[in-house]
Amino acid sequence: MSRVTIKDVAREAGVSASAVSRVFTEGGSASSQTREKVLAAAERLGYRPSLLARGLVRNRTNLITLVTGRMNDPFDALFLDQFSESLAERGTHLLLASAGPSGEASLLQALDYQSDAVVVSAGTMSLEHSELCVRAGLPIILAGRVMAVPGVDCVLADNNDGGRQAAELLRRVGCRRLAYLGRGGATFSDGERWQGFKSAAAAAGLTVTNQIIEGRDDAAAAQGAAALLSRDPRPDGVFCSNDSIAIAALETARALGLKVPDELSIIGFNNIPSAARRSFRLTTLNYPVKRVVQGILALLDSRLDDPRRADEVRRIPTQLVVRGTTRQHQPEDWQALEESPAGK
Amino acid sequence: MSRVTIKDVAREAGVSASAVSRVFTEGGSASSQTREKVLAAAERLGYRPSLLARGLVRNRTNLITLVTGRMNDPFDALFLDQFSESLAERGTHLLLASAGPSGEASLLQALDYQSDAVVVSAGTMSLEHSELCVRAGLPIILAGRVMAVPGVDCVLADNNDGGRQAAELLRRVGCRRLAYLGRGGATFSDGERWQGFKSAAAAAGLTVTNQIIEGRDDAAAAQGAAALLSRDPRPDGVFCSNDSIAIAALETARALGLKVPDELSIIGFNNIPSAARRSFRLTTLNYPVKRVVQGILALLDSRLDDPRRADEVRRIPTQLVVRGTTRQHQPEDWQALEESPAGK
DNA sequence: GGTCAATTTGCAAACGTTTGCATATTAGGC
DNA sequence: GCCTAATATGCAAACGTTTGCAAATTGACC
Repeated sequence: MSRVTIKDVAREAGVSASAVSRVFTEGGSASSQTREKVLAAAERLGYRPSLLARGLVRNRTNLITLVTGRMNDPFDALFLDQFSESLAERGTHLLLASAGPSGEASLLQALDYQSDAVVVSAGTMSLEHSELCVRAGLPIILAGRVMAVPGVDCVLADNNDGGRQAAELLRRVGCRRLAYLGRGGATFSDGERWQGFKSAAAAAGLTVTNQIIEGRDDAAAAQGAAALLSRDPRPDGVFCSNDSIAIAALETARALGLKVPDELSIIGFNNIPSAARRSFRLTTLNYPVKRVVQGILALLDSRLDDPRRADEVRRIPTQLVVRGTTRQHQPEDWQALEESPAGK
Repeated sequence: MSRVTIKDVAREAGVSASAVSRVFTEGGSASSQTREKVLAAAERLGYRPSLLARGLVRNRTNLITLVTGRMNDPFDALFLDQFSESLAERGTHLLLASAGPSGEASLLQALDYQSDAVVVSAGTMSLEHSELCVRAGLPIILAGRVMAVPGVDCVLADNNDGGRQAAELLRRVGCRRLAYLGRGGATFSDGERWQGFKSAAAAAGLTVTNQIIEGRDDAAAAQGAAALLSRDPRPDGVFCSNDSIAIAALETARALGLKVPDELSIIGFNNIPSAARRSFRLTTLNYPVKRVVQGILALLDSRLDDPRRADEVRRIPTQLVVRGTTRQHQPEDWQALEESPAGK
């Protein structure tokens, strides 16, 4: 009925509570004899140390709070999956704080449970709250965005270079009128991708326009795509803010009777699983989730090790994955991945 | 630097620690005067009660552990999203325990943190561990599966009826050779759907076969679909274990040059967002996530209220959503949803 | 103003751990 | 077998709360 505590084990094993504690903690010194007795007693009683009590006295809970958005994009699920698995491997646990309507609250809740760190992947985080966390000595890591507040580290895609790669590929396959289909900088990454794409296109002497999607669902994306494709002159190469949008664009193009990739090339971003589907075979930029997660964990460790170290921004490079939505025009040794598995 | 505690607030407000505590707990009695002083002091100092300490002394943490699988299906993300949001609304927090390679461990970790309850949506859970939880007085709720162990509640789709609805629709639109495409009972739901489908088909005097997919990824599903569609005689109506499989089947059928729905009707299960895509327009059974989550929370509350109440299995009915992968043959008043939003 | 009940308050003991310190044990080297 | 150093052990005080109990304050009513 009631929880079996360290004292129960101590009594059962005929030792003191401290002895039991030391057996159950990493560097604890205990003779092999007591260790044996204690472990046997614990086994017999089914003892498991209370992480609450432990967290209270050490100042370490082994909890990490993830503040995430509404998971509207498949990529979010990929990230969550990888993140939780990596945490499990190192024995850390994941406290999920969806930054929903009551978004602001979630960061604070991380404080209440004495999380060891907060990873914020949602778009929303007030400066005020982040400062509260930093002041409390709680490490913050931003995923997918940089924010110039002291004590905050960031991990995100090399969006500029991704945009450049996209523009470059479109140029190589003969597109001349480029367009970007995104949410008008509504997201940090969105803005960067557009910038990188635009600069590279301009540098190559190509025309480039920006079509802004109003709204965040599929229908909105399709509508934006339709607006873009009915322009005159019509673009012949479009780079989309992410794969979901790219797929919507692809579907819209087909519905309009446009041949992809002959009349229109499309490039996405993220390389979500659906992008590889037979029906789409979307050319896209692979954003390696695993490396993102590794980056986050590395920053985390180094921050816990030395809380006052300099802030760091880590950029994860993306790789072009050429599939069926871009023309197959590339001569010689244009290097790119084909069909790399999404997770790698 | 160091955490601001209840004592700091007490000193600042000129009252005892108990007074502060009572101000910050639900039914605490405190004069409006002290309440005011305490709140002011807390505000000034930036005090937030430690949920660890609180959890330790009450036996309630406001944490719920969700043991989930690898999130390989989009439906999992939908569920997680809805679940975390609903929890947030009621002020409960979500501890995520991915049942990965070290799957077994995750249930126990829920115990270690003194979760108030465990919701298991992963396929894997040993009887042994579940008994451990029940013995510890930790409520367990199974999502998507029933298991006859005392003290465990279950919420899942009315799979039998879903299978029946699918068979019924296929019959109505004139299909005669039915098939089920699933994972051969690898999942509890999978087994039930097949049973419901088979019985209904048999009752209607239709032939029905079961094609088993070996493996859990998209490629495996496509391969299974290919095997099914190359049978002789070829089925003209197939009900799939879930939407992901159904989409794979649809793509395979198209690749084989089959006209859908003219030569082949396809029905999925879950009504994931992609099912509504232009490229697929999949007829499917809507599985209302929101109601699932509500069911779980209801069972949870009643269990916390009375730990010894009788176990309950709650079935969530599914609704047919007719789109483009079934023939449009239905006469008169065949009632069904068209294009209902996935979440509802 | 006095009496009684209702409300508010503080004290101290829990909750289940870890850990510094002092003491007891062991092992090692002659 | 003795001395020293290393290692094991137990005691008690933390960690930040809540809560039963008793004392103190308040308010209502006559």
